[in-house]
Amino acid sequence: MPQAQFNTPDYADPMVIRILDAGEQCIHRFGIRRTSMGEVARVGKLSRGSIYRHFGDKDSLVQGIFRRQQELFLNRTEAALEKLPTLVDKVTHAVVAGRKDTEEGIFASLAQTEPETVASMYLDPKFYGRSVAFWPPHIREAQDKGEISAGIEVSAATDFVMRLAVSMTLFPQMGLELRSRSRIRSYLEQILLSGLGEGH
Amino acid sequence: MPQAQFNTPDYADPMVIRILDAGEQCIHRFGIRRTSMGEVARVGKLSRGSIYRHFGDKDSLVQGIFRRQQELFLNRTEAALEKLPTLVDKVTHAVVAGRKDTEEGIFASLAQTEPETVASMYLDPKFYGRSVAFWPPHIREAQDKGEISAGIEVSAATDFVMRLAVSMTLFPQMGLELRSRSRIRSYLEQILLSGLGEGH
DNA sequence: AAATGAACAAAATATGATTATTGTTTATTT
DNA sequence: AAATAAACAATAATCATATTTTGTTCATTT
Repeated sequence: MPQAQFNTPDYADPMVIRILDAGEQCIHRFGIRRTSMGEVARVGKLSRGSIYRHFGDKDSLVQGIFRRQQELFLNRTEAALEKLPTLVDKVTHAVVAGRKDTEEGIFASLAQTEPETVASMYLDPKFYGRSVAFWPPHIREAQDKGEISAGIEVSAATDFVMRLAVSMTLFPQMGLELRSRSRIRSYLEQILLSGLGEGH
Repeated sequence: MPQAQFNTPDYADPMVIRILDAGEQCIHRFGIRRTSMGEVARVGKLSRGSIYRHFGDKDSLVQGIFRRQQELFLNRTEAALEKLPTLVDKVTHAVVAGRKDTEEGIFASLAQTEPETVASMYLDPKFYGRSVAFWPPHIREAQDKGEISAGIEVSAATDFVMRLAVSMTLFPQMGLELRSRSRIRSYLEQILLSGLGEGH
């Protein structure tokens, strides 16, 4: 008989929330390796069995924690982008917010104890799957408004925006020093709208 | 008394070559962790003391091996780029060659045994320092030929070219499937010369 | 119905003794 | 002069074993 598949945990379920909160707290404090299911249960004041009911194994739990983290990030970002007028402003925000997240969020504390794990995550293409699906509406909107060319395929534009955003988040410095929001914005304005060609 | 500083090994010195060749062979076969200085000495048919004379410690030896690897790559790339007419062709070549190197070179075999080490290297900004210094002449040449705008600062253009090259090497797929040389080239032609704006 | 707690074998991890490697030094050889 | 070989303490890897943790099951509780 086909039981629970564990593939899509319900982030609204109070039990799931309790588990993820506890797990997140543990990872934040001890890292993934030194976090046991028993410890998560203790911190969340629940039974180990409940965790295994909602997440098939430790790996799924860890994955669930990071997926929720990313989902919350994308939701926050989405909300912020709605208020921004141009694609340049949106990508600028994504970069600034992305950096803040990597520097202050759960990744930052994990990087202290398990830098190789974090590095592997950042280089895993799957890590960016959700973010890729995030951009097409914004690309189309920018095309409709005439900010960018209507002749470019949405998938190509998405790819480019993602590459810029990921690159600028992972590497604040790659020849140029791009620290402040204003510098990031003016850099993106040139690069995103005209590449290395003449401005319009 | 100030002795040898170990900071810049002479890649022309036959002894240095023997050490690096042996070390490279060992890393290729066993990975960094399972390579001992004694083994390198045995493979290179030389004494452990000689290795310590030329490289202060194991870490310096490993660094020396990767630095030479990168230097050879840059030399090969430089030679190939001289024959290419446009910046687009040059970046295309750099991406294709870079991928080949990461998929077939010493990094590929290392990734089998120590993926976290490789991941950490790829995310280390220092790893790209030499490559950054590589592009400015090509940028200026493209400006002189009128391929790209003369109004853009060389450092900004270098930064952009580096971001594209690194991103496309590390992530063959980031929304778009960019496998073949021709697809990479046409993508770069659009992105590099016009960004998301209209072509000229 | 879902959560709990206890029990369990299998797998992973910590522990401590043992062995190998590192990095230094020194005398000797090329 | 540089390379070698051997000796050495300090550090790190290894391995067998004790301990913990995992993932599963099931009777009991909420």
